Amino acid sequence: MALTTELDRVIADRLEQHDMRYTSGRRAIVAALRAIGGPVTLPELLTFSGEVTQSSAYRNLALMQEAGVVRRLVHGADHAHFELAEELTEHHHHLICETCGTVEDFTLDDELERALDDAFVRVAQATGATPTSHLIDVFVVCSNCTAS
Amino acid sequence: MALTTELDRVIADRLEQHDMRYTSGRRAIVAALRAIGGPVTLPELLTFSGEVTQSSAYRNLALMQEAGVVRRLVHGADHAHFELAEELTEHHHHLICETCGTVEDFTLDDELERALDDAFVRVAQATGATPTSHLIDVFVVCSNCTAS
DNA sequence: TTGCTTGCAAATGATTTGCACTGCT
DNA sequence: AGCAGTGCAAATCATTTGCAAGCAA
Repeated sequence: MALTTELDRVIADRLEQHDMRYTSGRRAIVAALRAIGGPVTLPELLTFSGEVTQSSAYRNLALMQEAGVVRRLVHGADHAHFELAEELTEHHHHLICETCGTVEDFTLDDELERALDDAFVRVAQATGATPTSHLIDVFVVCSNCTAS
Repeated sequence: MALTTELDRVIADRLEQHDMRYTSGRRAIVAALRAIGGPVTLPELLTFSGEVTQSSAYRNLALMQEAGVVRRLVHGADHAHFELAEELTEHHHHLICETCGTVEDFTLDDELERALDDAFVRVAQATGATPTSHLIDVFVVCSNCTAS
């Protein structure tokens, strides 16, 4: 199967570095994550991509997370959400509806983001820890749920 | 049983508003959360407070969360973490060790926190949503885990 | 007594895993 | 051939829930 896009190439590389093949099942998952464009639950992913099996989806998402291709988000809701790793897309944060559990992306302007990073490094180092990444969740009641 | 501290009084009030009693089991949970001072998993809580039963602990933590007394934190780790609600303590964020799952609190200075709040309100309203709260997680490798 | 609480044991449900099979390489 | 990947069904395990008994107002 041909590598169609630049993103596919990058992903194929990362997987190779972890001795993983970029199989059609994995392509299907990536394609779905890309098409949907935001964090998705596993059931949503399966619905979108009929060809994918539940256990393989879980397995491949876990492996691809290990390879830095996928990110798993856990909130209070029943299902975890999955999205493409930030390095493959763009650093962003999440708007989470407390009522329906839907997750949307948003970004902060660079200046604020830099100020945060500085603060995080300072805080982490004060405890002797090394910061690796951060996550900002803003909880909301979305327009859908406000209505009802 | 007498109300010993100001915090107990506030908690008793909140529970009453939700038609809940501030029973000894609930006191034990609150006492443990207070004594430990940071986010705790349920097994940790049970170990600390031998008198508490698993199912009652889960039930009471859920109810107290509903009443705004407890906050539940969910990360990738096996167990959720529980802590006293921010309104009873202080607005803060979390430093999470990617390796061992330990969670520690930290705070940001007011100016930065205000800038963030403004940004969040702006972002949320752009989608028609109403922001209610936010959560900042900084992932680290803690000094313990760096060592090993 | 009425109804919130509790403890125990059983149920739930998302996620993981064992195993035999398929298909790259 | 050799080994990663897949699908199915069964196992896990944190968390939830049903139910009968306890206790406060």
